[in-house]
Amino acid sequence: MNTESHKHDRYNARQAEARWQKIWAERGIFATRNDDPRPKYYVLEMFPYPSGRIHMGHVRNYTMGDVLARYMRAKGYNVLHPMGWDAFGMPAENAAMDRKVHPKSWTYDNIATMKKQLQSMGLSLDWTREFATCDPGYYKHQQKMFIDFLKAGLVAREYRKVNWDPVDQTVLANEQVIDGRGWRSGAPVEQRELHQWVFKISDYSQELLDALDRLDRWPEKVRLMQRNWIGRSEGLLIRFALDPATAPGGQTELEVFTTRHDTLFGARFMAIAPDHPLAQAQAKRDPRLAAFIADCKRIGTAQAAIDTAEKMGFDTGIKAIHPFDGEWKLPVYVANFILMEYGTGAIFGCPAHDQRDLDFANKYGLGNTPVVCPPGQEATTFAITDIAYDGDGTMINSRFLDGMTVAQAKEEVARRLEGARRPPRGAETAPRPVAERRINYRLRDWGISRQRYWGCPIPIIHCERCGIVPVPEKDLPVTLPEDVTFDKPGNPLDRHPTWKHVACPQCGNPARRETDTMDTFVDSSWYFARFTDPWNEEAPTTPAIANAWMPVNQYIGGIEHAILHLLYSRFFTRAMRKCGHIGMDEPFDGLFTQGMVVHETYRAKNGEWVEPAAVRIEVDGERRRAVLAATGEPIDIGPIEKMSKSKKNTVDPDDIIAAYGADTARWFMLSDSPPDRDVIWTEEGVQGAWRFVQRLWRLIGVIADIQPPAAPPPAFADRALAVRKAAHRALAHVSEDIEKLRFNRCVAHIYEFANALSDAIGSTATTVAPDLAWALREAADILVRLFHPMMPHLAEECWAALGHSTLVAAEAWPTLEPQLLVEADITLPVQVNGKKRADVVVPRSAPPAEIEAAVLALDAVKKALAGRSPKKVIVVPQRIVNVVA
RNA sequence: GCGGACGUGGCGGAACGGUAGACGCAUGGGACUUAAAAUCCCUUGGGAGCAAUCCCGUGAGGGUUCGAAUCCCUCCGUCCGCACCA
Repeated sequence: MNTESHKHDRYNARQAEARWQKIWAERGIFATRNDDPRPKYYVLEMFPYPSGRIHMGHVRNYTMGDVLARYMRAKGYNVLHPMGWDAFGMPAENAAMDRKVHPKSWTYDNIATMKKQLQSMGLSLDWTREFATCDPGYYKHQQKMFIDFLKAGLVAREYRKVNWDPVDQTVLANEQVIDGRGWRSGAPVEQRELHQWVFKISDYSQELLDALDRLDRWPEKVRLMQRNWIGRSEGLLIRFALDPATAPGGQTELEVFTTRHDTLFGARFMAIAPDHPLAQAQAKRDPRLAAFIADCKRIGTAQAAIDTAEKMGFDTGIKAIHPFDGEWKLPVYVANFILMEYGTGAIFGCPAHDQRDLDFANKYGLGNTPVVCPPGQEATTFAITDIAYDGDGTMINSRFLDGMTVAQAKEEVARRLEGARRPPRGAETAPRPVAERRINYRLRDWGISRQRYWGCPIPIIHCERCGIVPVPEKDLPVTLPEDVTFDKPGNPLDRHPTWKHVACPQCGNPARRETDTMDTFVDSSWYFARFTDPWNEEAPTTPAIANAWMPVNQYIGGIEHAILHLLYSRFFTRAMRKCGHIGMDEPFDGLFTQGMVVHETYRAKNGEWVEPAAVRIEVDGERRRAVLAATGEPIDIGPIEKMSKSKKNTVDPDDIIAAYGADTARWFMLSDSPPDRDVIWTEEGVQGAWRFVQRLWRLIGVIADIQPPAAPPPAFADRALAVRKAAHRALAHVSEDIEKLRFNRCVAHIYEFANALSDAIGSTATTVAPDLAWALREAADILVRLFHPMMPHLAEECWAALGHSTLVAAEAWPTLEPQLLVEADITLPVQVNGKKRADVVVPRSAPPAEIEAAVLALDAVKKALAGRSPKKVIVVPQRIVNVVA
């Protein structure tokens, strides 16, 4: 190569990236050995669903993980950075129905495509550990663990409500219910109860709650969301007697759970869930109630739909008797907003102090009695109309509770009702207390049954004689039959002619396979453990190896998984521990939730969405307008939204990588926006990143041409020292920013460093003083290693241009010389009454009195004080001085 | 509806309770070029002033503090989750 030529060449990303990816793969430098003695570091990004092609959200997620993985490798850790596929799920079946492709081939084809795309990003992944959750070699172990959990008492069967499409005769997911109707049939959905398998996550409610306090490397917001989701509440279970003259036969009492027993004298009504046994019993003798209950079931099962539906009630005619007054009778309503799944499925309504109860009472003319008087309000005049009062105060209108605080009243009610007795019922022998203190959790057991084909079969056989029989371990995995059809809705496993018919493993009589498959959240609840030894064919994990790698040091994924996936994984890890598959409770030591990739939307005059690739943006002065690139037709620029196929505001990573290279895409994904916030994809931003790639290449080329002295010079003059300081300052900042996952600041510091180097070179021709030449070479070596985690291909190319024969991917992180960060003098801003008026330069170690004297001597301060003496001078060491006039 | 977050120049954003606007993008001006592209240099929150400098500014309104983008209260707006989307 001609010595002068390369710095004038443009950096050819496409050619260089393919070359380095090949070299990395050939040398296997990202394959991680389990027997490596160095300290471990496990970095994991949430594995993708193989939907077809990767999107920019994947690029962002996997780039962040890759930066950390490459950095930790350079810091001397044995890094585990694997990748796999969350491959079961509904879209494969939808594709089968829409396009007549088999879910299996659709899924594996997608995996092949997406793997190629991920590889073109230059991620430092250990592909030797790759698996898909739809591999029988993976789900075999999941079936084994299902049976382990069953034996350990962690699995149960329960009746659960599902969305039922009466036309398609199939179960619908919540997302398949649109405005209460089935997405394909358009028929109004019904709630239907099915006998389903559940994991007993609620056994761990308290433990999952308590352990959140120790997850100090998780975002506080995620811990808070999980806390609220688990929803621990301390309250009272109260048994209201029913007026025998009004209750259906056999019904003598109604149990309610409440946390507001202090408001018992404000009760105006009782409300029970439509599927409460008392409601069902009454419906048998009241057809109008039966019709009302049927109406309630048309809302579907989604919580948001139930909560936002209009509150409706039906007076059953049944009366409940107030526990403190045998003459006080409360009407019992069936109400559509009461859930059988929470508490006892029944409440007493206190309209004055609960907004939902108030809305309900106002609608049905039930009135309200305020029983808690807010501080500053007069008990005789305090009244409630539209806004319930749920704060603290003094008890009023409450007989023996009057004058107490809310807390005292709760205690008094609990004490009295605990001591009162109800006669025994049925087989009971002893009288029972009217109320008992209870701790209730909102968290429900995890329903895992799905009436679908493309999921992990539940390894159970139903035998009329033996009942529920687990599939023997030697018969695992229970694999999915491949000869299935998707020409009609419903579960192909259920209508398969032979698959479900088997002999009972215990008695040998004809029996039936379970045709439900598992929720795909099960698949993703232990994949992180499987990555530690995916080669073990005998067991889900090799505990010694899993325990050495786990927990994941840094887990990175979307905030949308803040509750379900992460909570299920925390439960599953505990369940695996109980069954001996792993030795810890918490799977993820550090968690980071990254933001989405969003883009402007474009709409043609005819209302159709237009993809960004077809749009040309024209800027004239301050104004931006969009036209259709092909025809020049004007296009409306719409709001910036999450990239989605429906609005066509997506950008294909393949196109970006082909045009600019992976490094440019990676760099832009890390620039500007803080990683936990949304990032806006813009063409200008990508071009800026691409220009910086070229600029770094030129900068390194210039420095590579400067011949440094063989030995470090004995002393550095100002210019050389400034270069060294800039380099080590950047090193300190970038290291800290990567460790704290503040990639946007990391990018800014690299820009600053590159700017400083450009300035230092300035107009310098070929002759450079030896000290500066040495400093520039040191700085270039540091710079390349600093940006390597973000732009690994460019870094390799630059590293080679600087004359190194090693791979920068295998190089150690530069060593910081801390003395270069210390300045002798510091500049402190000087405020007068909180407004900045001047700067003062003082020695770093100057005592406060000396700083104060220097500040008061400043012209700007004298002028601001106008001859008066200051009231106070506040000196904050190393930061600021404020003069209070 | 319930739970959680976010809101700073033309734009993305920076700022242990301590100089508001680092860094990038865009804009305007200039250099180089026959020209364009690329590159390099300068400018850029608003207002007043020849200038030094001053005033106003972090969604809105209050509060705490010597000092608030940051802490507290109320309100407005946007986004995420709500148990069968992954």
